Amino acid sequence: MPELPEVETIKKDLEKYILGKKITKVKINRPEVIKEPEPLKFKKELCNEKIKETIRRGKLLVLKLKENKFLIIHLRINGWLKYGREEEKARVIFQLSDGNCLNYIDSRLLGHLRLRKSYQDLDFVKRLGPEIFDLTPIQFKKMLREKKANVKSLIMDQHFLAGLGNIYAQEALFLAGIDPRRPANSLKDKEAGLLYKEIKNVLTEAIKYRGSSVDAYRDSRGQKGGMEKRLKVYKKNKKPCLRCQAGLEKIKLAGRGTCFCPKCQK
DNA sequence: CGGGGCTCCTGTGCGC
DNA sequence: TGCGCACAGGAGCCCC
Repeated sequence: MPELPEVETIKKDLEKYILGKKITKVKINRPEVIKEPEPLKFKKELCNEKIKETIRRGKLLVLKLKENKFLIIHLRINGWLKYGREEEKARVIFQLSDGNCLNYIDSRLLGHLRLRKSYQDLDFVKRLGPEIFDLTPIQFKKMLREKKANVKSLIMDQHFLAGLGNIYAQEALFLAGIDPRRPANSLKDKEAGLLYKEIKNVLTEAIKYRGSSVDAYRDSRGQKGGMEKRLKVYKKNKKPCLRCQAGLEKIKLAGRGTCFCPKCQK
């Protein structure tokens, strides 16, 4: 579910709601979402810790508790966090010193929670690519020239670029008018520059509209995002292209559904 | 290196 | 209405 804009929305909201508050108790309804340390230790080590900072890196959300204590949350496809009263369906519940709870909700149980001394030394984090906002167009163009994988799978590969997922990769390629199947190194300089710009544009717009609630995703108050209404190709197979009216097509790339306009994405 | 297929899970929506 | 299947915002793994 959550890609960079959704995680960024959660991060900024949590900054508002839970910063400076203390975790008073942890309830674990489904221990399998806790990847480290074991659930009992996880609980014990979190009690009485204050939330000092909220951090986003790619699609990863990190709550800093101490210089050497970080709660690392990967929401994967279906996870989200709800601040407020205790939720029955929550997999893990963090009770806070203000009387409210931070509920970790994840129907598919694919998300991961970790408590570690550092998050930068996590393998997944070490291997993450840069964020588009930290790249210059020149750098991005060079990265594309070095890869021959299809451009869509590449830009949603977290080792290559951190933050894009299956929604915004498709959207950015549509906006840039580029066929998702093109080998990355076949893009002309101008096309690569346009793609760079449109990735930034679509992520910025999605952050502004508080993310896309295509399915389960809600913000930390349980509200839907506003970006799903603005998506142009994602899950719009057979609908008319907003630019040229041709029928949008759906294909699979690296096992992931991919919608695009066969006429205006070249 | 690249891509396909499978896996971890549950939920939904579709066709018959 | 009920059933079975495909598919779903992520990402790791194995295999070719």
